[in-house]
Amino acid sequence: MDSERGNTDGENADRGTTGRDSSANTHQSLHRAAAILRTFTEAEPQRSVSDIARQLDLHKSTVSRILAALADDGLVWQNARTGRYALGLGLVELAGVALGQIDVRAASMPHIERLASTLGETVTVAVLRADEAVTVAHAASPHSVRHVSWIGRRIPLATTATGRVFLAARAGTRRSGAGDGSATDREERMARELSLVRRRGYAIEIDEFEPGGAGVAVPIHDAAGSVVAAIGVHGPIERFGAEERLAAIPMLHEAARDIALELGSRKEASA
Amino acid sequence: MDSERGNTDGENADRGTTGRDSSANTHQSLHRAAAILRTFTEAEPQRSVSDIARQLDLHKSTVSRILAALADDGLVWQNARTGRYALGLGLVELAGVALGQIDVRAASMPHIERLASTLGETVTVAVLRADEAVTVAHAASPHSVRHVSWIGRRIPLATTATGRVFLAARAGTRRSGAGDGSATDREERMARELSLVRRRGYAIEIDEFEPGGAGVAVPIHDAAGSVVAAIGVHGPIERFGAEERLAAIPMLHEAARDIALELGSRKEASA
DNA sequence: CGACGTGGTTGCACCCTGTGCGACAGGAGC
DNA sequence: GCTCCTGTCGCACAGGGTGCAACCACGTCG
Repeated sequence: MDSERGNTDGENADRGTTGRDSSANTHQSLHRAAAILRTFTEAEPQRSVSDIARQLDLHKSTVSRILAALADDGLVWQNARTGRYALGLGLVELAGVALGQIDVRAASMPHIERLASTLGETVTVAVLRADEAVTVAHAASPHSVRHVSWIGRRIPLATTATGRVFLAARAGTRRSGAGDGSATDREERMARELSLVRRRGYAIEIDEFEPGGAGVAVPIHDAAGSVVAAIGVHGPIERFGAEERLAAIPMLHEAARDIALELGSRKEASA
Repeated sequence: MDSERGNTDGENADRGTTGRDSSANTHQSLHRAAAILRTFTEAEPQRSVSDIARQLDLHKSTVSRILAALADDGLVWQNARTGRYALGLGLVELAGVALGQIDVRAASMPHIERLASTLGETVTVAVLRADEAVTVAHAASPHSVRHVSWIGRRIPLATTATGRVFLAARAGTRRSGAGDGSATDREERMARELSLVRRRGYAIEIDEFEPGGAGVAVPIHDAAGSVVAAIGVHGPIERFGAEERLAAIPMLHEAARDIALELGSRKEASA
């Protein structure tokens, strides 16, 4: 019951990762708290202590105490009736400050609202973070009843138009064609797709990320020319078909250019 | 720029314990991490390690290490050029899940957007949390250029229409008139004001919270009749005067009633 | 009813982990 | 050169976090 029992974190065998795994074995309680917070998802927004403990392979008491501490700080709250926990409004407050930092968000707001009402579909702006994108602004169309997007939603890179905009940019900076010839068919197809995205300046997604959904996205550049965000339109295939998608592209490009100009002009402060 | 009273609750002279939290000596690192996160504000969204250390009366190295751990989890990120830290997108993701829990938010969205375009002013929905309210949904008017509100913004209770809606409801449940006669003039005036709010069903704010700003707010009730949220309209005094405010009230009431009905009908799931 | 299942919390002892201290590297200003 | 910032890192100590198990509350079933 020595260390092998203690940090049964399971997958911390990756200490070969470059450099910054420095905090692998430090601040264990903090990382556990963050992991606990991350177990709350849209699909399961209220979770029980035991459940989390099982998922993370931690002891019940550990999870209970960490959650109690987080509740003290308002980051989670406990349903008095069921004893289960949920994420708290303290996180919303902090996220408000975090979003205030994303200046592309403020610059985009008027444009995406105009686009949403013109196109009648949901328009979103996302930025890159590690190996996913995060929605930082969105405008729902009036007649799209259910909102399938929300601020803070995580967007996979490979299967979405928005994500591929980022992948294309990343591949572009990495001299994409430097392959060693061992690319699989899937990789090769993706590489060609990304090359196409780069040439045409937009990416399309049809029935991939969400069943029955389609979308188009274009990059937003900063003053230096690198892709800092992506703006996209999404809707159900039957309503947002090939014709509508093609019609949306020039409008997206125009909005992206306007946003970029606005970003360039307010280039200050955020050192 | 505002009084910002909630910031860090003042200075904690005694080191070690962070003062107000009940769990004094448990999970010190977690509470310190939360306190560090809370030092980031709209007014100062990027902060240096030394600065935070001074404010919280912690050692530089302690703050540095905690921030490094938080950065590993994506809750903060470090500006590589300046070395300063800012809140990260991980918080936005978590807040997205937290907001999904607030069902009054989803129920309000279509109504507040309609109201915002009809009234031409910003409409917000807020819920109560400890001794402040938090904005959980907002719709900006098309021609209100600068957005003075944002999701996650903290709203003081005493000096805003929205806040007084909550205070009135709280006082109502507490048998407000049970005073011992020692009320000051200020308290008495506030009590009368709240009583008025309760009778009329709305609260008004003029040039209090924000200079030159005015607003009206009404409560949103749940199935049990308790006030779960408030919906309000805000605008500059010269554009949103007495006439406009009075005209807005019935529309707010109607929206609040519709939202309440929707809440009642979707009463399930969140066991 | 009483024994069992579930769930969350708490006392206790151990020892790992977080911390204070100081030193270090890198800039900025003079 | 110097001084005064900044943020990070090594080290040693002890304080805080953890595992374990007992405990309490609640439902359910025999």
